[in-house]
Amino acid sequence: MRKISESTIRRLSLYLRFLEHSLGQGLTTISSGELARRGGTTSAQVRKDLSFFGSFGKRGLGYSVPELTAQIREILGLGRSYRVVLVGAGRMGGALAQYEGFRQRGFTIVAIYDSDPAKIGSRWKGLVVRDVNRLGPDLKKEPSDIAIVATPAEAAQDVVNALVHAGVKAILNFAPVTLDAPPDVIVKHVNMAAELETLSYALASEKDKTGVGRRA
Amino acid sequence: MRKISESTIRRLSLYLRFLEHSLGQGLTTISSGELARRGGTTSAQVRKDLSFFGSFGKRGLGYSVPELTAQIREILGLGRSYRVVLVGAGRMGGALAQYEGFRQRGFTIVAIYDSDPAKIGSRWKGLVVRDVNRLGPDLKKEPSDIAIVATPAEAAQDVVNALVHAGVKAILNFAPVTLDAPPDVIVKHVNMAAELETLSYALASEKDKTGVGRRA
DNA sequence: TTCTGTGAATAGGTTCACAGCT
DNA sequence: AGCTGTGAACCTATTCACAGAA
Repeated sequence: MRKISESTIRRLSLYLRFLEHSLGQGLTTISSGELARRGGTTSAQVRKDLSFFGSFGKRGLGYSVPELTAQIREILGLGRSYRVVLVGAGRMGGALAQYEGFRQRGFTIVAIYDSDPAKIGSRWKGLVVRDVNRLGPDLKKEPSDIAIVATPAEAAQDVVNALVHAGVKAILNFAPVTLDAPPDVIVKHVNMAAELETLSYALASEKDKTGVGRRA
Repeated sequence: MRKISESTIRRLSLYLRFLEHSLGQGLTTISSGELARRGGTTSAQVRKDLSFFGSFGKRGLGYSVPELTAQIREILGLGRSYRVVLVGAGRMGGALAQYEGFRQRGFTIVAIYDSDPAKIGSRWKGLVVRDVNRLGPDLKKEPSDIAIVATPAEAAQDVVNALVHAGVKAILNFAPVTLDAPPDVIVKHVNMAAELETLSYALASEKDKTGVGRRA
């Protein structure tokens, strides 16, 4: 299959969110224009995105909501559920562990790890925080495809090494460091500070347009 | 000034992170190649990114670490500090309120709001959770440029309306909904589920390459 | 007529390659 | 020689525009 851009995948995820909403409201049919409006794009973009994977609509009519929902779920690999291990039982780890959006999409946090003896053994929403040293052995017994790393920067690379060694194939990283991993392991970075910085950049460059503001 | 792509801004943020690290280690000079290695790009990309804003390097030598650090800070609008209000005192709000990365870059959470009477009045790392109804009046007294929305989906649009009305110019949204705002207000979405879904997509499409795996 | 599906055109972002300082 | 700065070439993504099915 032809290589699909990440932007397309992200948009599919957005369409899916809106489709599920529409499904809940009992809508049976939806147009690319409607999907575009809620996804912040254009109808052509929606149709192009979908066309990479097949022809799911009916000309003159639009898309069947239940069908398209199922199709996008399948495309995104959400046809099955995923066991996810979470490393780092700090504030961010805690928020992620309880984030409902994950479970709703079939991502189940099956274990939480930390290196802090004060945290190990404590209970978190039904899960006991385990010693990070058990990561390898545990994964050998019960493999996971996906891991979330929410440790401090210093610890992250060691954790990733352990995860890779234990056969984890995809990692979502919240630690503020660039991580090395073999090419067959997918590492995705989430960088909160960078998100805020795109805002401060936008604010700052707005202000640079001296005298071009709305208020004269 | 010419329009700069968001990818460039994100990369600048990454370069800055590494520059600050290098600065702490007492390095005085750095090449585009080195920055590229740590930022996961190419040296040409680094030079191009910087060239949109000026000529900061010395040919044959590289970039002065302290100078380039200062320049990128300035470009990203980090020359000043920002007052940030946070709406939504749930798990995610809690994690964000305490996230050190924000403060380090000059983003200070000055107030937290929620609508849950059980949460209002409780103290969070020195900040008392306030009633979301006070958002407007409070911002009139003490304006903020940036807000973080970490409420449930249903509440988010109302909160955004209040923020816009109170003059907030940039919003970082963690709620799983697309939000409407006037064009002079910048809204950035962070979609955790979508991040995980790019991973599940990658895992699923890997597997589709039947028989093309490393193990024959 | 309405709305999809898709080649063709356009715009945008990345990489190349080399001239020019140090 | 080493490394930056940048136009030109290349590649990728988005938008256009229209043929074709319902």
